[in-house]
Amino acid sequence: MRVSQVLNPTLREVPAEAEVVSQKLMLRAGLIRKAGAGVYTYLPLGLRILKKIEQIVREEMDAKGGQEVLLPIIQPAELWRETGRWDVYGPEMFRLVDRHEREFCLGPTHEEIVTDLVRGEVRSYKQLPLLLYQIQNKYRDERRPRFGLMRGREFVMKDLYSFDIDEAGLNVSYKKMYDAYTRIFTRCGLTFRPVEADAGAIGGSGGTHEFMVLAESGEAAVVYCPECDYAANVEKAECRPQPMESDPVTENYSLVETPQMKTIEQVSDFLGLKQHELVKSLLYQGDDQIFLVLVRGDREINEIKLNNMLGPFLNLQLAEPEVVRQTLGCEPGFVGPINVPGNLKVVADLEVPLMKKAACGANQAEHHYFNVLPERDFRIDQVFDLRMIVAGEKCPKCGGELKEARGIEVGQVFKLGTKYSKALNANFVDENGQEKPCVMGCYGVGVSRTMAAAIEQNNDKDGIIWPIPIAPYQVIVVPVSMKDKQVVETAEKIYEELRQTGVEVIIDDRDERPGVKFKDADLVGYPLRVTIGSKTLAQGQVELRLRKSGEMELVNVEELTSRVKGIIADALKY
RNA sequence: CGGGGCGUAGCGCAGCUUGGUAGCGCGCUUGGUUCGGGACCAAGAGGCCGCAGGUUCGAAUCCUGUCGCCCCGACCA
Repeated sequence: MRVSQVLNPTLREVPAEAEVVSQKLMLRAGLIRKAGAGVYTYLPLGLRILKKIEQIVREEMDAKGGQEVLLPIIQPAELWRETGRWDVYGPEMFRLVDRHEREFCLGPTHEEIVTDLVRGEVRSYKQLPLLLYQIQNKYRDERRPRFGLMRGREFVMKDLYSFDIDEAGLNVSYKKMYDAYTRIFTRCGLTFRPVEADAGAIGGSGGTHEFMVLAESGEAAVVYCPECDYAANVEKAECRPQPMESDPVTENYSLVETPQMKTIEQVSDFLGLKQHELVKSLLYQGDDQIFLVLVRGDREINEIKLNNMLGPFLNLQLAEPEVVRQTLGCEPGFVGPINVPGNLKVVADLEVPLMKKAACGANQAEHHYFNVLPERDFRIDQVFDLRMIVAGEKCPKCGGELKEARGIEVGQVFKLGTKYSKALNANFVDENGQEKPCVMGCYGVGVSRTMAAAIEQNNDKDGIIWPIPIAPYQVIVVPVSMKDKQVVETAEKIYEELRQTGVEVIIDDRDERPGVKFKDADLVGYPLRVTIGSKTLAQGQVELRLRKSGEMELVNVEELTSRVKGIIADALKY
C-alpha cells in the first residue's frame, strides 16, 4: 500500500469530543470517524486492525473446535418473548416494527437466535458438543455511549455458544474458551487478567470470568491479590466479615436527639462514634416488595449482590423518599431497624450481627438510637454478604492484602446452564433415550473494544504503538526525499521486496518533508520503520527503527529483508 | 431520566453581551524557495453561522421551538 493513496486522514489537532486516549489517537491517526453518538465508521487502516484482531479470534476459536456461523442482526420479538427477555431487557434494546406491525429488535446478544437454531437442528447426543460462533455487530442503546469504541451503541463482538450434554461437558467447553481467550489477548499483546465476575443480566448458573485489560481508563473496578491468583470484579468480590474487638453493650439502647444529622458522617461525628459503629439502614423497593437493608456505617451496599440474593427480577432500587415515609413514618436520614413493621423483611450484611455496640436511625425525625446491640434490639431475617469490597481487605483465598485496579472488560466466559435451552426447548435425546435440555455456555470477545484497549495500553506522546500482531501494517518504508532518485529507487525496491516476501508493508511516497512523514508514522503507530536517506545510503545502509523502544540500527540494504522478517517472526511466535 | 454546555470552512476556535453584508490558526489548491522530526514566501479556493419560526428596515448576534453532539449526575438515610 502507498500512503499517497490510502484514505488515512491524520489530524494535528484532537477533535473536541474525544475523551480518552484511545479515542483521541484513533481519530487523529485517521483510523475511525464518528457517525453519531456511539457509532463509528472504520477507515481503511482502522479496519485492517479490526480484521487482524478478528482473525486472531477466529483462529483460536477454530482451534478449539468452534464453527463459524452468521446469525441475523434483526431478530423477531417472538423469540425474546419465549425467554421472557423482551420485557426484561429494557431500554438498552433497540426495538423496531416492520410494515406489518411485527416487532423486532437489533440483536444486543444472540442466545435466543442461536438456541432457536439448535433446537431445530439438534436431535441426538451424538451431535454434541457443539460450539457455534460468529463475529458480528451488536446493538445496545447504551445509557451513555462514550470513550469512542470502548462503549459504543454499535460494536463488533465475537460470541460463541456452547451446547453440551451435561455439566461436565460444559466445564470442558468453558475451559477451552478460557484457554482460548488467554491466547487471544496474549497474542494481541495485551496485559490482562481474568477475574471472577457477576453473572449479571444474562442469568444462568455457575461461574463466569471477565477478561480485563488493566488500564486507567477502564470502567470496571477489580480487586486482585498480589500473593495468589485471586482476582475479581468488585461487583462480585466476596467480602470477609471483619470482627469487632470490643465487648457487647449491656445497657439498653436509648434515644438521642440528632438535629439535622442525616448522613453517617454527621451522625458519627455528632455522637463521637466511629463510622463502623453505626448501622447504615437503607430501604429498598422492588416491584412488589420492600426490604430494609443493613450494613455497617463505613461500608457500601453492593446492589448486585443484593439483587442476586433477593431475586434478580425484583428490580430492586433504593426507595423513593415517599416510600420511606409511608413505610417507616420518617424522612430518609433517620431510618433504622428497631421496631419496624413485622412484615418488613430485614436483611443484613455478615458484619452487622458482629457489631457489639451500635447507633442507628430511630425512624422518627431528628433522632437516632445508641447503645444498640444487633439481634437483641432488632430482628434480622436474613444475613448474607451484601457489601462492596474495598482495597486493603483480606484476600478470600489466601488472606493477602487486596489491591484495586481499573480494567476494560474485553471478554467474558459464562456458564449459562439450561436457562435458555429449557425456555426454548432446545433438547436432545441421550444415550438412554431420555430427552434432556442442552447445557449451554456463552463466551464473548469485544473485538472493537479490544482494539481500543490495545491503544490504551500501548501509546506514548507521539501516538499509537501497535503490537506487531495487530498493526495495520508491520513496516512503513520512508524515503526521506522524493527528489533524490537513488533514495526513491532504493525505497521502492525495498518496499517491493518486503511485499513479495509476505511482509505487510506500506510506503510513504508522499512528497512531504521528512518531519511530516515521521510524525505521521509515529502517530499511526507502525511497529517498524525503514528510513532511506542519502547519507546512510552512500554507505549502502538504511535505518531500521522500532516504534516501541525508539531503538534504531543501520542495516545493509541487502540484509534488510531478512532482518525485518526475523523481527516479525519473533513477534508472531506464540 | 435530571442538570449543564456546545453547534460558525475539513479540524481547532474567535465574533454574539452592545443587531449593520463573517474572521483567525491548521489543513487544502497553485507558483517559488526549502528538504532527517509537523518549513517559509506569495496568490487562491472553501461557510444557508445545525434546522424551523418569530421580532426588526436589517439577525451568526435578540426571542420561541426543534434536532444533533459533549460533559456531569441519578438519590448510601
